Amino acid sequence: MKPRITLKKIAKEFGVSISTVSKALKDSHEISEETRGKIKAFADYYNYKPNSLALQLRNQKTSVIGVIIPEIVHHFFSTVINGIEQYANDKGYSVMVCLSNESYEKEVSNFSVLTNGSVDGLIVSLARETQENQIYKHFEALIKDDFPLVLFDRIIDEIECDKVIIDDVGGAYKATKHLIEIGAKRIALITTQDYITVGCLRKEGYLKALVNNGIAIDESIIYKIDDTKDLYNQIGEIINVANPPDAILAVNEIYAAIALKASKRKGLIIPDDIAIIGFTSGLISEFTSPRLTSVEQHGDLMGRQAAELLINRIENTAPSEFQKEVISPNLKIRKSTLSNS
Amino acid sequence: MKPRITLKKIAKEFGVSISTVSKALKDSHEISEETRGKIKAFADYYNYKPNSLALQLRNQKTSVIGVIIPEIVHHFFSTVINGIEQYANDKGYSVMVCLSNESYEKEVSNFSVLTNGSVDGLIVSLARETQENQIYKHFEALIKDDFPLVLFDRIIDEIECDKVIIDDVGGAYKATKHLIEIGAKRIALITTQDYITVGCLRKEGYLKALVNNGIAIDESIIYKIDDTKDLYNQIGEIINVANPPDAILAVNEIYAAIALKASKRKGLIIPDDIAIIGFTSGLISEFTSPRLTSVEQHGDLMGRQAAELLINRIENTAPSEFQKEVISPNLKIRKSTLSNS
DNA sequence: ATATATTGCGCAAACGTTTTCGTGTTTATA
DNA sequence: TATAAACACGAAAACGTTTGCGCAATATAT
Repeated sequence: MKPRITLKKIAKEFGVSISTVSKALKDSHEISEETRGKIKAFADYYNYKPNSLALQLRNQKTSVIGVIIPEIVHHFFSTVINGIEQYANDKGYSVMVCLSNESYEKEVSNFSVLTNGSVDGLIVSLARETQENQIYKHFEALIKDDFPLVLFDRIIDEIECDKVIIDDVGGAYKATKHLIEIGAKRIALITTQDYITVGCLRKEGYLKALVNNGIAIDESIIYKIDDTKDLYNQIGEIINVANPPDAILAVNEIYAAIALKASKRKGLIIPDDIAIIGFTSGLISEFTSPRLTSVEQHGDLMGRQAAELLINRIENTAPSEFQKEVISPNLKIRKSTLSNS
Repeated sequence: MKPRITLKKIAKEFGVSISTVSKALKDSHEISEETRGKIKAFADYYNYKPNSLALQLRNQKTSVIGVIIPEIVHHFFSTVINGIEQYANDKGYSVMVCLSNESYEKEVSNFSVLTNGSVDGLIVSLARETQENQIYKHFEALIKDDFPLVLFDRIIDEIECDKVIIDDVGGAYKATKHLIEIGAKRIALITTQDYITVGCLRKEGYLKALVNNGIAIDESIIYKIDDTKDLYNQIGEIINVANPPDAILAVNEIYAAIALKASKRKGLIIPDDIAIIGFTSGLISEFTSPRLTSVEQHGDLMGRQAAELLINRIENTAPSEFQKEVISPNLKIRKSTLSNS
C-alpha cells in the first residue's frame, strides 16, 4: 500500500510549515488566499484526509463504540446490532463488533482489546460461560474508572452500569395467559439451563401466570434443554409421550419450531391438540406451518436504546444514577395458537 | 470517566523519565531490578494498559479490518461476518462493521470513515443501490493507493482487487439439473432485478442447465421480483395461475419459502405437483414444511477466505496479481424435491 | 592508579494532527 | 516620517507510545 499523504508532505512540497498547511485546509483567514488555494488544490488532488488515529489521540475521543455479543449468527443479536448502528451512526459514531462465542475467555480478551483506548464506550451482552461461571472480574476495572458501559439482555445485577432488558417475566406471562385463554390446561415450558438469566425470568412469568389463573404447577412438564446436546432428541421426547401437553411455551424460536415439527410428526393438530408459542424476533416463525405465535423482542429498539444510554454516558448528558430500561415485549398471535374452528 | 493512567503519570510518580517507565514495564534489563519492581507494581495496581491509539499511530498499523455489508439482519451476511471474525481474530485483528443499508450514500460515507487510517484493510459487499447506479468512484482512490481491499459476493469486475464469490452459475446449474432429474419439465425461475449480479449469474446457470438438457427456455416463467414491493403478492401471482410450473428455482431463501407457502395454499402437493429449491444458507429452509432443498452458500467459509486474502494483502504475503476465490456451493437435498413415493 | 566495562537512566525523534502564541513584514494611519 | 495595525506565517506543545543513542556513575581489570 502506498503511504498516505500527510500534512508534513504537503508542507514540504510547498516549503511551508505544517501549521500553515493545516490552517490552509481549514480555510483559515490567517493564510493568504493564494497559499490556501494551491495547498487545497494539491491536497485535493492527492485525496488528503486527516489521519483519524492522530485526531483521536489528540482529541482523546475515538467516536467508536465497542459491542461484544455472544454470537452474530442469531437473529435477535443481529437486530440489536442493527439498532445500535442506526442510533450510533446518527450521532456520528462507528461500531466495532466483537464476538465472544459464548466463551468467557474470549469475552475477556475482547475486553482487553476494546478498553485500551480504541473505543469511547462498550455495549455488552454476556457470554453463556460468563453467566455460568459468575466471574465478572473483567468488569471491575471498568466500573472503577467509570468507563461508559451498557449491558443488554444478558445482564447481571451485580454490575453497576446502565442496562437495557426486555420484560421477560411480562412476556412469558402474556404468552402463558394467552394459552390459558384459548383453553390450555397442561402447558409445558421448554426452557434453558438455570444459569441463563433470561430463561429463569421467563419461567418466572410462566409460573406467575399459572398461579394467577388457578392452574397447578406441574414441575414434570418444565423441561430444561441442554444446548450442547441434540435439540431434536430432547424436544422430541417431550412430545412423544402417551399424554403430551396441550400447549407449549418455548423460551426461543428454535425450540418452538422444533416442538412444532415434532408435534406434526406425531400427528397432533396445531393448535387444536397442542398450541405453541415461542420467544423470538426471527424469521423462522413466519415460515413454519402453521406460523408460530411468538413473543416479539424488539431487538432493534433494544439496540437503539442501548446506544442512546451509552452515548449519553459518553457525552456526559446522562443522569449520574444508572438507568435500567425495560422494553415490553408484545405477543404476535399467529396460527399456532389460533384455531380455525 | 476517569482519565486513564499513562506512562507520563507513572513517571511523574516516581520522578523518573517516561522511557524508563516504558522500559521497566517491558522488563528491559536496562532498568534496575528495583526500579522495575516498583514501577510494575504501581502500573499493575492502577491497571495500566498502553493506549492503543498511540501504538497504532506509532506503528502505522491498527490491526483492525473494516467490513461494509448491505445489512446484518440477514443470515448469509452474519455468517460471513462470523467467518471473518474467526480468521481475523486468529491473526490478531479486530473487526469493525459498518452497514450500508443497501444505500449508495451510506456506503460512501462508510468508506470515508474507514479509510482515514482507522483500519488496515477493507472487506466489502456492494450495496444494491451501488450496483444499480454503477458508480464506483469511491473505490478509485483506494485502488490507486493499493489500499488492501477484498470484495465478496456482490462484486463487480471493473474494480481491481481480491475477490471471493460463490460459483453462482454452478450452484444454479446443479439445482436446475436436480429439478430436471426428478422429472420437472416447466421450471420457473424466481429471481431479482437485473442489476443484482448474483441474480444474473444464477439465471445464467439456470439457462445453461435447461439448454444442456434439451429443455426449451420459456421466458414467460422467469420472474423478476421487485424487493421494494410486496413479496407475497408478486410470488403468489406466479403460483396462482391456471397452469403453474412443476418446479421452482428461487434465488434466495425467502422467495422459496414464500413460493412454498403459496403452493400449499393453492393445494399443490410438494414436491409431487411442484418441487422447490432456494438459494440460501439460512434457518428458514430447515423449518418450512416440507423442508426446502437449497443451495448452500457457505458464508462462513466465504468470510474466512475474504479475511485471509485481506490479511495476506495487508501483511504483504500475497502474490502481486489479485486473487479471485470461487467457492463451490452444494445442494442440500430436502423434502421439497424429494418425493415420498 | 589508570583504563575499560558495565549499569542505569534520560534525551529526543517519530507517528499526524490541531491550536495558541509569537514574530517578522507590509500596509495604513497620524 | 514614525507608529500602529493588519497580514502571513512559523514554532512548539499536546495526545501516548517506543527505541536508538548518549552520558554519567560505578564496577572491574590491568
